[in-house]
Amino acid sequence: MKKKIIRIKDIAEKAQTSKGTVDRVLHNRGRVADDVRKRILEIIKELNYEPNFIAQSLKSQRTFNLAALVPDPHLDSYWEAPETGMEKAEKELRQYGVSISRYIFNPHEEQSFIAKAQEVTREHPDGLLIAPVFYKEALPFFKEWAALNIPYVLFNTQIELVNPLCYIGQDSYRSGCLAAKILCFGLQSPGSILVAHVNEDISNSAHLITKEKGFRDYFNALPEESSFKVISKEINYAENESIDLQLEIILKDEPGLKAIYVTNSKAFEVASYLERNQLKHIKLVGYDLLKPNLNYLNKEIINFLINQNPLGQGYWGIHQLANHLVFKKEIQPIKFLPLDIITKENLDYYLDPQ
Amino acid sequence: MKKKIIRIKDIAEKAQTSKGTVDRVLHNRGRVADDVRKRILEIIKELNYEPNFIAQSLKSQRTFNLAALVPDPHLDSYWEAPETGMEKAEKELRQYGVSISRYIFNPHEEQSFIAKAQEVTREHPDGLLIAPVFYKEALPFFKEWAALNIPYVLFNTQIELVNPLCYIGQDSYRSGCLAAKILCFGLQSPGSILVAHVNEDISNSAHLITKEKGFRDYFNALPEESSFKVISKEINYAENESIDLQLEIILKDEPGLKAIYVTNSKAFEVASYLERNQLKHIKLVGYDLLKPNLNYLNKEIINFLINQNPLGQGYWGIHQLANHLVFKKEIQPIKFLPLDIITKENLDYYLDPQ
DNA sequence: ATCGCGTGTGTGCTCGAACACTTTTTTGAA
DNA sequence: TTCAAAAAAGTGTTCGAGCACACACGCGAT
Repeated sequence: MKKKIIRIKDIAEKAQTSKGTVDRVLHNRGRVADDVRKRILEIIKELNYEPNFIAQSLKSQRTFNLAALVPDPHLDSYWEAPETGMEKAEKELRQYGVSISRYIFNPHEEQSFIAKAQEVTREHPDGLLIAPVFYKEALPFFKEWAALNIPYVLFNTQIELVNPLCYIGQDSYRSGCLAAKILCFGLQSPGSILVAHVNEDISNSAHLITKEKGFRDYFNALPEESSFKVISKEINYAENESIDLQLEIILKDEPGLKAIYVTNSKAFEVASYLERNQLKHIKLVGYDLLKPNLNYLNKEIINFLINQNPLGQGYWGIHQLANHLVFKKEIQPIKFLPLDIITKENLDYYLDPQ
Repeated sequence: MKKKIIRIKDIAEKAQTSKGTVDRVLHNRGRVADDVRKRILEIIKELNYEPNFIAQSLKSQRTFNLAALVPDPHLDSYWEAPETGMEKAEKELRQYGVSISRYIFNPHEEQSFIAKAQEVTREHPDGLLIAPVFYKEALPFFKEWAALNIPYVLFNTQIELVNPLCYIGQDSYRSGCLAAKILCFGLQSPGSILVAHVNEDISNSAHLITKEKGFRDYFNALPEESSFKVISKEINYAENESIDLQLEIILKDEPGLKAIYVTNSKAFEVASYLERNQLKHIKLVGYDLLKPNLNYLNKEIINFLINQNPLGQGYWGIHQLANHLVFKKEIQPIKFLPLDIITKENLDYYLDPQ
């Protein structure tokens, strides 16, 4: 029982015409008599013809220039992982003529983002992968790119109302719920819990707010008797300052503090404080498998990390563009990545790109 | 800056010879003068030639008949997921001439396995994916298949000393450690913990023992003060019996029981008992996203499930065979899948094949 | 009738690798 | 020196789709 591949030539023979004509029908190039077109279409359906993708891509030799508009990994090491993922995807897709040009901006300077975004527009790539960390500044560009018919995939930060080909990242709300669930499971008796937004401009990053909402809602939904007190604070500090002072104030206000939830990848800053002050009883949950985070995870000062899979975000971002452009597949507008729970024990399996 | 594709013809020109000769060098077909061979090999290295995989597969048109020797999903629904994964892989790889023949056996009858395994040998597939649930019965076949040069990939159950192309599944020891870590995090004060092997022939499934070892080692490594008592029991029952009686006995012996770790996918049986007897304070951790397990996970009677990713095992098993046969990639002999920790909150993302 | 032109239709080359086939060169024995 | 066999090198066809081009009509204007 072998599956025979149906070729254009087979269709042509069955329709008593030539492959050129079938080809014109397949590509709507016109110049085909109506009755012949109909006959051919019927036969295509009947034989369930699917173009041989391999032959197609051999012939076409089309190249796809993708652009990646991402923050500089040297300035925030979080962005190393998406780069690795993109490289992996690029390697796999080079065969199909896919190449990626990087447009690296400074994640702390809006102007840098704008300059690079303009550059992208000028180069007119076939597709674009973008981490829109500057919400307001990015908005006008989406309109431009839509007008230029450049499909763009967002990752890391979800933005409503722009019309991307696809968003790739986590469901922030659920992410908050999950963090709450974990802490709740590990907390014996009532007490207070801190939601810490470390070094991040809250006003321009809605997803942190969403995480907090998920976190709070989880506790609110608990039965009365197990009432925890959830407080939240923004903790910002300059390059050479330390986080200590602010945490000390919080601890003075809340001596019964039992757990801290850090909403971004900066849990190691808090962990460092806890370690130096021997506060082993305070549970700590944060995000992302950065080196300093892993260090404290192994020491069990950070109890759990939630993996936002930044590598996967880069990888899938490029792949979604390729799926659209090269393989012409339907793309789901949202691709939520799993909320991986990481501990010292299962860490290894999440570190390597599979 | 476009990356030029290097063709055989390019090499031939640079070496002042013809593509036929280069081809013979590439495929070690001999009949090439030594000095020419050397020159060509150097140029290949220098230009960093990589065969155009697309053209290759267009030309070869080779078909690969893979065999899958797996238990009947109708008799144990755990095996539905690998089937789904295999189907997904099959779809992706059909383009490259890969097809899969199924050899389904009854996971409760050794004879059924043997019969199907013999059938596989007779059909002489190009590659084989096998879930070797019958350890002893499978052994002689591995020798046969090795002699016939049929590469085989094991999944689900790791077997030492047979020489598979690759094993795909979890690190059972780590898996046990992880379960211990989770329970430990959720347990406030010392107490006793049950390791339950439900309805499984321990003597023929070493991986359950390994899980238990990992679990016990974790608790043994804890500082003295937090001493937990770990006990383990095999719980077997026939079709129409219930698990209740045996659990009652255990609870009578261990009134301070705080948690149960079920080493296979049968946690729902224990959960049912806990629910009916209102034992909400006993923590429960088990394996696998089966329907009945998910039901209790959502009710939070099962606190956490560890996902063995049976879908991924089927998917990657087929892919590893294809990587070897079709894409001629190097295969790592062990592919450990991540130990995913699943709760009610992050469940959704693990249910669909990505 | 002849040319121009639009509309259908068919042919043949291309992509890069694989391999069968032919041609050229080398070798060694008579 | 000659010639057949072996060795080495080169040529051409194939895979399936895509596309440029050539060709064959019919019809109206000159």
